[in-house]
Amino acid sequence: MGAAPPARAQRRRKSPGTVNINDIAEKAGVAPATVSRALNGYADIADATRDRILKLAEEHNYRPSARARQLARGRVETVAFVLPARTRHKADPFLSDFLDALAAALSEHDYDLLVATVADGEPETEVFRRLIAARKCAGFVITNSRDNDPRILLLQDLKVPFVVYGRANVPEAYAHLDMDNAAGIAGMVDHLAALGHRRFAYLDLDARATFARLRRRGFDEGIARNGIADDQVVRIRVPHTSAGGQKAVAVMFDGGNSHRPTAVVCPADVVAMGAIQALSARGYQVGRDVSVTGYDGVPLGAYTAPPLTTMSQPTAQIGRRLIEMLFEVMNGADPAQFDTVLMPTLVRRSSDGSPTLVGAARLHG
Amino acid sequence: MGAAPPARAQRRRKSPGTVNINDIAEKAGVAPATVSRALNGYADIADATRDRILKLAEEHNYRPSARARQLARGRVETVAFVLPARTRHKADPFLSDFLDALAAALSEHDYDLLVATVADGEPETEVFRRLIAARKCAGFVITNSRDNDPRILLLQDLKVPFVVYGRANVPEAYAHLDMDNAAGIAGMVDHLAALGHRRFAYLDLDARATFARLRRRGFDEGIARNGIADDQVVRIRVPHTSAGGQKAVAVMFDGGNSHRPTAVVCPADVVAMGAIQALSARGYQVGRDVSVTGYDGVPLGAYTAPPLTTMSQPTAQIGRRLIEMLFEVMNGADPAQFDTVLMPTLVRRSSDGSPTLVGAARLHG
DNA sequence: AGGGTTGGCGAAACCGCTTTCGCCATCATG
DNA sequence: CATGATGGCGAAAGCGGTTTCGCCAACCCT
Repeated sequence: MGAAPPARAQRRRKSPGTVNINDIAEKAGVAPATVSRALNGYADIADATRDRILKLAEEHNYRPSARARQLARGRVETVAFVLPARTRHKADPFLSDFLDALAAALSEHDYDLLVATVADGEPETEVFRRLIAARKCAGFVITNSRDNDPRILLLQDLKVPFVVYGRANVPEAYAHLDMDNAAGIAGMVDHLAALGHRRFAYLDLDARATFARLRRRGFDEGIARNGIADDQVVRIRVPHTSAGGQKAVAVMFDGGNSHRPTAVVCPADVVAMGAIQALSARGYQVGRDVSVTGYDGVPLGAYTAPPLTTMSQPTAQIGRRLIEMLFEVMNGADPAQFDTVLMPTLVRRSSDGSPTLVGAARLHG
Repeated sequence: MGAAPPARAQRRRKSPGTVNINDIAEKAGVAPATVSRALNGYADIADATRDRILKLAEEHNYRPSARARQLARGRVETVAFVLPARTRHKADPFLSDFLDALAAALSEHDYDLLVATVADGEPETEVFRRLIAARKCAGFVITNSRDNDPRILLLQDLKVPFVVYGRANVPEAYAHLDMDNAAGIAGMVDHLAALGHRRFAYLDLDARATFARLRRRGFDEGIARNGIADDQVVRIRVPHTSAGGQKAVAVMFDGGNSHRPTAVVCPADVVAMGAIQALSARGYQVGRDVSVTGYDGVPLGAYTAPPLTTMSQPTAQIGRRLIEMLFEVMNGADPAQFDTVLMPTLVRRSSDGSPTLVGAARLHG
């Protein structure tokens, strides 16, 4: 007798309780391929068949397994965000909104957001390597970039799509988005000038930082385009701290300096908060006697006395735009063409106002 | 002639540039199955073979595709966290640390963290349904739970593993972890009493919130166990906002009320910050003339003037423990057995101190 | 030396889907 | 009424792994 074909590996793991495409196909009396096509909106399916399948899928609450589908399609519909290492133990209030925006934008494309961390002592790039090797994501969003950022270098080397929020000074161009620092501060000057201010102070920061230079430039532009006489503005360089703001106030308001500014423009909220504190301590009523503005939109600013008027980053918009860019890059666009700049928005609270008519009122003593 | 077997569907999509298990197998001169076993640490592989394979994998930076692996294993090594809808447009500083902790704990098990959002107008549970149906995750972490939380009800119904941070009052028991609100506030009262305080104020919150009731109870316990006379304590109900704290101060300190408290216990940092602001505005030196304490440990608290003494949640620990619990539940443990309570820790900054001997010094005017 | 073990590994069957081919009715056309 | 064109759908080959079986050679005994 012909030897029966050897009984090969037999019983295999079957499906547990979940329904799969075969179940649906069977119930619909069609082949799995048909179900797939129906669900994916292919044209060559009879309407009746499609409806029947759609109805069954609905009834059984069936959705194709993301894993299987992506495997079959050879795609990975996930984008990763690796929490910056320094974030740890340093709550970042922006992050929740930012992640929310990313996830929302991604889900419109039916993509998912994977959030990872770097383990203690592990090099940051290791996480990226792992995620890529295991094909866990198709691209990355990067924040807190620094010059010659190793993450950027790695991803460029591996040719993995990514976008970054901020700038980084690396040899090869990459897709990124940043706030328009200059325009932001200039806009603040416009705002103050519109309120009637003519005597300004600017608390400049360490010029080695790119953003500091840009903001300073914006201030100068604002002053110029509002026709403020240059002898009406004083620029003081201070450290990027609350104490910096206090010190500047001491310098400007303690001496017999008769030309006190009516508006103190600070390129950072912390600095502004220091200034407000120092001004209040000297009996000035901030927002009336003198205006103080910040930059960044830190949430804390809403709780100072008075609450700080500042320029804030439109977090949601940033996230959305980043994802748009990422998709273009993933679709083969040249990353170099993306260097979006977004305008920060004025958050007006109570630390600014029209200048008092003749000099600042002194309430001290 | 025997009809040649019909040439069926032929050329298929092949691998692009990435290496897969077959590549490694080929280079190692073994079957893919062997590579799989070697990589997964099975015992029945000759050491020589294993080493060879491991070395090749290393060289080619090969890692099994997470998608394929999970498909084959019938497992999903991902846990989802759906950002609470109300988070949107309301920066939550906890979240970054919390997510970091979750991701870190998960990665120790080689699991990933998926972060999703609920689209505008979409019912929150829809997101859960989608994630589950598409088999995108094996379990959930839930925060901001409320009574009869629909998410909890849904997951219980679908028998999907989950853990929740907080409480929710639903019919069936579920795994959760919460801070010991009562003990936390009571501990704060202990602290203040130890400093010498005998006249207290408590800014109670809306009693419909469970946590508010628990904190209130803790306050009462603290008062009782420290032998504070009940006529020495005033309880005011305020909204859960900064303004709430300010209002309470106005009520207590503006009238001719002679029995001013020396310690103002607030069950939330925001409220405390409002109180501090209002007190400062009235010329009191908070931390000396009157002590104000908060609860929550929001990072903002470190920047108020004076910095806020508060009770803080050990975020990292919470995340870690939640994941531990989740894994036990996913492994079949009865969720009902998990109701961990964690003690918050006192973060002493400068808004508290020994009470001034006779009443609060008035500096106003 | 022959038979029973055992260690190491390959074959093949999935996991749950997608997609290429091509078959088979139908239908319009000449 | 034969013929070519479609439309609708099924078969089968992957995607990249894992895992069950069972083969085979080397080893261990007696």
